[in-house]
Amino acid sequence: MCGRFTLTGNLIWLIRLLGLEQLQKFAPRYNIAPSQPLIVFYKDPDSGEYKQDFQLWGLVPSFIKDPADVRNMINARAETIEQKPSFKKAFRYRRCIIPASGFYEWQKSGKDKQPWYFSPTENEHFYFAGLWDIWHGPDGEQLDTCAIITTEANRVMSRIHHRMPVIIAPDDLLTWLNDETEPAALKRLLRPFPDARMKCWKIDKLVNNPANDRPECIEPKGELQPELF
DNA sequence: CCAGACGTTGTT
DNA sequence: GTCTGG
DNA sequence: CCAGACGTTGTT
DNA sequence: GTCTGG
Repeated sequence: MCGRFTLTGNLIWLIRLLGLEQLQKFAPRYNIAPSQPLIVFYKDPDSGEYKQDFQLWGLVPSFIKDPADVRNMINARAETIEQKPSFKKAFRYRRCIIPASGFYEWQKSGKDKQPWYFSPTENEHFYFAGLWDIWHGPDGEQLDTCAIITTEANRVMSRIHHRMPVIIAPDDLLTWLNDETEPAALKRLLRPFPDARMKCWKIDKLVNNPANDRPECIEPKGELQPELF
């Protein structure tokens, strides 16, 4: 699963890829949690232009009556994304990219939960595959929300947790965002990220509390790479 | 036909 | 145990 | 995802 | 809105 991540550095590479103007600076984030605003990129269905936006993490489908009924849709399973009413249309028409410097996963053993940090080896950022929607309230309120797609863990990650976020390779980003891409081709992108392109290490439980949004969250504390078998 | 759900994770 | 908030 | 609350009445 | 269950 993916329920917490980081975003630091700058997104100039992605911005250039999408032909966007230089965007405003954002403060580095070391502990982005569900319900918080995320930076997302998508192809605006109206203008056909790529767009950068902020959306709250936790997708609220447009047809929901009361958002309070459906909190916590922070992830969408890749395997069933085309069947679930909450994600079906979004998968077809409202896909997005959510950049991250790295993400956290917790390894359970008995009562203990040990956090690990995962980051890219070859690029500055991961690009999560996401879905978004807009919910309109009866009094004109609007909620722009999104979810991160998950898939089975790759080999390295499977020592820690059996699910992982879908990460789109840089070469596939435009295919993922393009509204002309066939569903079958989109589906093929929803696979585990290659082991060799990510690294990980144990970190302090400081990260557990979302209020601790600081660089210490990603400092190595113990093992680099989990034991494989 | 209408009513009611619409999600993931993990754990048992 | 279960829900809410971040 | 984890942390932290989990309640009411009335008064300030 | 759309699907499932009764």
